[in-house]
Amino acid sequence: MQNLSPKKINDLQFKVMSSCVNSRMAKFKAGEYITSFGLRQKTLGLVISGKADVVRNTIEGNIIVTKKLDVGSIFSDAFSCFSLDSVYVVSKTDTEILFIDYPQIFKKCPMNCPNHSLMVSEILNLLTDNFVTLNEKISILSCRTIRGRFLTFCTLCLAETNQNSFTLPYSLSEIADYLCVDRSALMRELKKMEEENIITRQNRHITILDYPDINDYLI
Amino acid sequence: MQNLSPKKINDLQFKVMSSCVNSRMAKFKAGEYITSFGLRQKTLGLVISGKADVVRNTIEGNIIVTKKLDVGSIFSDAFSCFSLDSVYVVSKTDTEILFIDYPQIFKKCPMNCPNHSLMVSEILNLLTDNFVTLNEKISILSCRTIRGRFLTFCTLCLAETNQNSFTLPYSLSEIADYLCVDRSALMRELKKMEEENIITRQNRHITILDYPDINDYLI
DNA sequence: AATGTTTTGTTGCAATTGCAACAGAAATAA
DNA sequence: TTATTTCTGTTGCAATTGCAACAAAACATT
Repeated sequence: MQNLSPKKINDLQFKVMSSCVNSRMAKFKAGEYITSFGLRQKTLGLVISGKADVVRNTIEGNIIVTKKLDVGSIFSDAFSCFSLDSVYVVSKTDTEILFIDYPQIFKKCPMNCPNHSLMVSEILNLLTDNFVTLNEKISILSCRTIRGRFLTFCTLCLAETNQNSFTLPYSLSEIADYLCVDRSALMRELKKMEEENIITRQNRHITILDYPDINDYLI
Repeated sequence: MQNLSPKKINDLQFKVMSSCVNSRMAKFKAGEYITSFGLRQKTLGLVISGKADVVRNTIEGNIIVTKKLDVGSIFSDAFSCFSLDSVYVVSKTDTEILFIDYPQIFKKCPMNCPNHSLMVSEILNLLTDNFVTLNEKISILSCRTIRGRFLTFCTLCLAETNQNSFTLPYSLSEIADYLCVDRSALMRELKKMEEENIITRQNRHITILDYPDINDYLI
């Protein structure tokens, strides 16, 4: 859920492109499938602008969103699509992707270029962010009830503010998808939680009134 | 689900301990909480021997198993326990853990020790394995039904054999935990799938008879 | 051999949830 | 503006699932 500023991204982009690793920019229109067909080896995609979803087909026939990509997000064949062939990336808006030849990155720089080690450490940070995102998703999906999933999602959003209220970053439909629950069932559960004075809601603005030990789940 | 041979692990362990990074061995008894209290910085734990579970408390009050650790598995504060403070590691048997000071690894080796780059590339492989494991878990949890989750789990197991049958690596109780479903509900669903001639089962040995397009989900 | 513990198997019941279908509101495009 | 698409909201119904509780089997320990 953490985004990088455009400035930081441009900076990183510059470092990558002016360093010794193999990389390539590519543009995709909204709705297009994003692939790294240009580079043969395992590549890592860095979102320079736009939005995209990492989606997968479940064995049940549903299409679910694993991860929502924003400026600064990374994704990779090697990291996401390895064990199951039913994972792919779809652009939601026009996007620019910087593909980076991944195995090369961590090797010793043959040219001793000044940006190499800086780039490496920043990409490592992106990788750990990626781990965090996956773990957030697992935290959500590990809950058996819609209520648990939604409130877990809320704690993740709240961790970035320091209040007890926040604005949902996506539409309720998209959030239902992300939580892997039926949208109408989510609506029903939201109403229920309002009735039980656990939350209040005006459109996408949510306030957490009370939930047992919810503070234990905030950082 | 991929394990490394003891030989490979001993080899990696040797490389780590004889190289320039900060590391330390620790032993834990069955049932103990595994922590890296010795090292201040972000550390990465490598299982040298024994078994352990990465578990987390959900907001609903359930305890669920995120990942099952075996010889060669890695885990890390930085990668697992970042955003939620309710994640911890418990040993199932007596275990030996090699803690490695993580941010140091990818820096230039000040001693130019011969093992450094080999160690780095092997640890990177472990990291990608870790990504794969997390993604497997997400694939499972993204299914809304017990049937979908179980069959997804089966495809992951089958990917290692080249047959249509395999033996469940854990007890049914543990598998129910891993799939985040109720054990009795899993038993019920297994019986149902047998009745529908989707699978057969003798104890922990499962044979997949037929499921629409299940081959699409195998590598 | 006796004991305790974990695993497996079963069932009734209540609660949650997905699904389908519809309709109005809001946003976007033409 | 009008038209079109997406988003929000609601409901009935059926199916799945979790929960609780129990008992037998398998396994481990003393």
